[in-house]
Amino acid sequence: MNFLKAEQPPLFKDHAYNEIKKAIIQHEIEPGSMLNERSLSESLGISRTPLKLALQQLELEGWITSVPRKGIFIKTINKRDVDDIFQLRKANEVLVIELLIPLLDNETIATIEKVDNQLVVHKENPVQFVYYDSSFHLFLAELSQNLRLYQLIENLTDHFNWYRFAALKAGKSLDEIYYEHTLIIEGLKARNIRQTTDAVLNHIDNAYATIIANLQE
Amino acid sequence: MNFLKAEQPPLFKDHAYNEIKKAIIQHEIEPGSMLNERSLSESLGISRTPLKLALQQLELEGWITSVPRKGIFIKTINKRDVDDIFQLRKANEVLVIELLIPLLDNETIATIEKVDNQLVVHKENPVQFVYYDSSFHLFLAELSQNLRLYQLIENLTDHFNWYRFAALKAGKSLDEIYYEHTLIIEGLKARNIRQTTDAVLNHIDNAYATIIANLQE
DNA sequence: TGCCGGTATCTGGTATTCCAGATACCAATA
DNA sequence: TATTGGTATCTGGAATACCAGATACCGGCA
Repeated sequence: MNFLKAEQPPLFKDHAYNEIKKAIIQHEIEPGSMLNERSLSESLGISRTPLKLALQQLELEGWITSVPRKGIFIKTINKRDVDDIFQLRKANEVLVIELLIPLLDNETIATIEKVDNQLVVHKENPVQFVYYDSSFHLFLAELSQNLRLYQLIENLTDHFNWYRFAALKAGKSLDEIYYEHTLIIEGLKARNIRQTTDAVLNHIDNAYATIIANLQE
Repeated sequence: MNFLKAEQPPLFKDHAYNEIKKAIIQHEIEPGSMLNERSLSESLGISRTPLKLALQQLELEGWITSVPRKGIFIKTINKRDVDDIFQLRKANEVLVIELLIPLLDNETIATIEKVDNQLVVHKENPVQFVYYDSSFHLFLAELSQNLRLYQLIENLTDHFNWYRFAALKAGKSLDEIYYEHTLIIEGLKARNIRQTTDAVLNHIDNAYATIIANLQE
């Protein structure tokens, strides 16, 4: 008898977490700038208690650094972190493919293509485009049936988008993402782990090159 | 002039986090049992505010589940989670080796062997033995120079130890860990990625088999 | 003019209070 | 006896109050 089950009211900490993270990723908050619990809680309309929980999660995930009695600082983007993230992303997206391919059926592949087609629709809006590109990768991760792997990929993707929006702000154009996705899907259709992982790694390497090129200017 | 810099006093939330996590891993708190913020804060001698921060970190890391207005529940151990953790661990320990080998010099290898020798000294004490086995893997992760990878391995290792202590409680003996480490070190000495990753994967697979065998009883 | 020290004020950390949802129990009733 | 409904009492969520460390500012003094 749970067709009437009431939805849990969203917790303030989750709302604050999502809002702040979005603002960081989209560079509405400058890297390196300082936040302040009291004014933040005011502008979000909540008290410091749930805000502290949100901030702690952001710190654990590597978005901010909290220095007791000094302040809360948005992390800066540097090559060391970008490298770390991309090394992890490559290894774990390869794991996604390895887990995924034995589970594939034709219907699932059709769904993957459908998710990918969202990209074309939004290619005129860079922000939307980036998010739909991410959802393609997240969907593959979800299909791997490993929840912790999914959460890891989600975190890595968020950071990746943060870097990418920095490049977008600098006026860089989007790369050949759509074509690269097509190569990945071809590999999946062939149920060929080697072919698919090569396509994924190439896709990630190209994105890395774009981000690093922008970083060094 | 920072040789006189005062150490930051440890934060209550970190202390609470460490204490509770240790109690969970060593099975002083039963999987599936319920915790209570008020009595926990009393027994730790702190207020609920820093405790909430500790509990949230534990939840994000997969140790507990917090249900609003119901309670806080220690996660149970099931095959699905064990599988997820081991899939991640294998992929990422392989990444550690790939990053590590190009950075190796003879002195570093000597240090690795020294860390591994701690194992023999403590082979009569299973709890100490498990922790020294972990420190071997964590040391390799640290040498990979990728901070996020290190943190990931640390989390996976903690969960691994949780599973392993469950087997220890059930009276299982420790496996051939020391010999398997020797094979890993041999691979490192040869600077051979394939040989070393094979040794690491074999090491992890053996541990997996032990844990799963115990789980199914 | 430049340095030194005290104080006002900023910061996050911690404790406490209040609130509402969930639940268990018990008494009243059919 | 079985069921229902109200209440006491659990739970965690959120707001507020208070504390101490860190800092910046400003006035006095060399």
